[in-house]
Amino acid sequence: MRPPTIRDVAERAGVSKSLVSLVLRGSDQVRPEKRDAVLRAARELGYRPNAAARSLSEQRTRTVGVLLNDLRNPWFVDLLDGLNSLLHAGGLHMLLADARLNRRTGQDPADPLLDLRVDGLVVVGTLPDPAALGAVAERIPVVLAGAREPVPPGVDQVAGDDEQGARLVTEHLIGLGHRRIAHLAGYGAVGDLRRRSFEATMRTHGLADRAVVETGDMTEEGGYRATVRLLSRPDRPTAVFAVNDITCVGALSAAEELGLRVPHDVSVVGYDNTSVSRLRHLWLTTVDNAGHEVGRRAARFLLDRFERPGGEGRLHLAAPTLEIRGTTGPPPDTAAG
Amino acid sequence: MRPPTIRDVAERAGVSKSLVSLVLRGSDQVRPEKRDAVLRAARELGYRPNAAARSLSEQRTRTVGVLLNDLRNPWFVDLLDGLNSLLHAGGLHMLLADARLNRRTGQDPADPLLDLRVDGLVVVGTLPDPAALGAVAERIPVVLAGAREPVPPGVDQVAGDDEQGARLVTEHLIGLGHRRIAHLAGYGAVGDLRRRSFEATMRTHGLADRAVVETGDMTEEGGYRATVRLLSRPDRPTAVFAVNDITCVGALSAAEELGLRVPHDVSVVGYDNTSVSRLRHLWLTTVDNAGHEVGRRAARFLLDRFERPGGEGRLHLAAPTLEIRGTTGPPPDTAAG
DNA sequence: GCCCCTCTTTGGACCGTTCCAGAACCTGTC
DNA sequence: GACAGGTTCTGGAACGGTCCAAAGAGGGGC
Repeated sequence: MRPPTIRDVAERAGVSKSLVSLVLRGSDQVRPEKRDAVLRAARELGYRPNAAARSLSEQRTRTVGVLLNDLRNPWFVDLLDGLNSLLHAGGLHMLLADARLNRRTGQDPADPLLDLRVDGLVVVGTLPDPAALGAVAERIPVVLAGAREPVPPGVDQVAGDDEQGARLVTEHLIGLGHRRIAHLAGYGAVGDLRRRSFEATMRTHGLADRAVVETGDMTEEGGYRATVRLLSRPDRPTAVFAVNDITCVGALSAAEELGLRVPHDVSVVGYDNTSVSRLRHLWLTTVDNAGHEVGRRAARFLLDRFERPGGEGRLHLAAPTLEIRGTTGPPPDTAAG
Repeated sequence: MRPPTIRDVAERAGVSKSLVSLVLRGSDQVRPEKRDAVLRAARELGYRPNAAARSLSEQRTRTVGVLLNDLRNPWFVDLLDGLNSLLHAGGLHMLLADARLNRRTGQDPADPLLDLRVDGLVVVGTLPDPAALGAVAERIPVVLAGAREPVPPGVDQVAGDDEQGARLVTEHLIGLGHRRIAHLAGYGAVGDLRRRSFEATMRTHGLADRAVVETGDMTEEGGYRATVRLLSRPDRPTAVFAVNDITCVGALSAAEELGLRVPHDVSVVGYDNTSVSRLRHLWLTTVDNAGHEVGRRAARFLLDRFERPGGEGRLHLAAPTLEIRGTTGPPPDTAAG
């Protein structure tokens, strides 16, 4: 009652196991009648190739590991989708591991993936342990997707272009007539890029002295508190650009509680185009990070490296787009200038 | 430069490969000095066991497949967390596959998992193809988690107790003084259970004739439209119980647009305790499905079946809890009675 | 010194594939 | 009808582990 093997198929088709192997791998050096006999026998027996045996023999698993930072992060789903579409076309499987789920065990979250001998690794989001990753990158291709961090040599990197995204937002607000604009900044490489680009864009438009930056913790609560502070100032800003959607939701709450209407009295903008931003109840103007393209590009980098291993680590930045929804509009007349 | 094998370790430690195997599997039939030598050699060489080779030999992979319906569904993360905690303790790995991602390829979404010869399968959410699942269940343990559906024989089932959850909500509203209560129903087994339990509870409290049911499509837009209809009725309900959080958000939008304050003029309740419900901006009263316990119980069922295969399919219902937040309160005085 | 018994250690078969060298079978040519 | 050259097929050796029967080592009793 054990699952049929290649030998069972061979016996049933009256050929050698080697021929069965040839047929199943699509060789054209096989006479059609034998090919048909083999395929029929395989179908009749319900044969499925044993991936473990194949991996052992081929010395590769046709599987790439995807190390996620936290399944709760919503923005990575599009990324996975893009990643999967290309990998699947290349005959590769995705093996997902959540670093957060395994964190409590203390071991390196990539270990299980490496034990399974994945052919490549995609790290989505912030790196777990850069040093460990460097060692991994010496053996198999590694791509960092959706984050901007210093990476070990030979590691490719794909992410949304945060500087461009922040510029799109800032210019959108300036274009609407806003002058005094606040930024709810975050932390980490991504937070820094968005903040710097905001500042640079304000400077370019001669508004350096009208820019305000409040640093938060990238949570709703942080966004709420920072916004309360901002909007209680005598020279309160007419627009708030939050480092991410969740912070922006906090900003929205704050504005509402202070009796300000959005976007009539104050405009707010988020970042990431998460499902939350699309709730009609919130309907945040935000930036779409082109997650799908980030995923596709990560897959492309990986497939490249399977064909030609080695070489410098590359960086690709996907162009984000502005999603203008209901939380941005012209500034109130009284605050103009 | 190939990764070291058990034989390399053996040579370095001056023992046979069999002894290395014994040591690495934790046998106590080994003299301590040899054990130390082996462990040292393994460490020095950076030896990692080859999962493919082990699987091939052991005839099992120590891996369970987790078939997700859609990674975008947020409620499954707790479930995975619970699942993982127990599986990990049992030395098992989780292999995630997203049915939606693979749907376009037309093949059964479980196929890649079966090719990899997973030892068990957890299907999270709605079944892809019940017939195919039956065939799978004859070979390996299968558990359906987080959904209520007719399953093939021998398949275990774990889910939140939707009847109890709906009862909690309905009695909460009745307890607050509401009498005319509407339910925004969904579809599928879960939608039916919640609706029926709502109706039954209303009946128990002698309010059968005050219950209103509107059927929606479990989307925000559907919740919005159904609520506009409901609240425009002359005898408009003072409370709305939505089949899930996202529908509830739609209901909230509708109430707001009609100029009704929540919970002052109308109470609304969701279901699933998603992250959206916890946004302070929305702060929905909702039902927590005990996802973590569902996951743990699914793992327990699986581990049971590894030890004692066969037997009837079992059903476990995890007790949900009511999360009372900001969208429920007593009905307005005018509408009382 | 020999036998028996227990505790350690070992060689080799096996798991289900792939891959390679070479066998077997054609077909056509001289 | 032998031979060359191509096409088609096959046996056996990997791949890196596990597991088992049996060998070796050491100790105790007679």
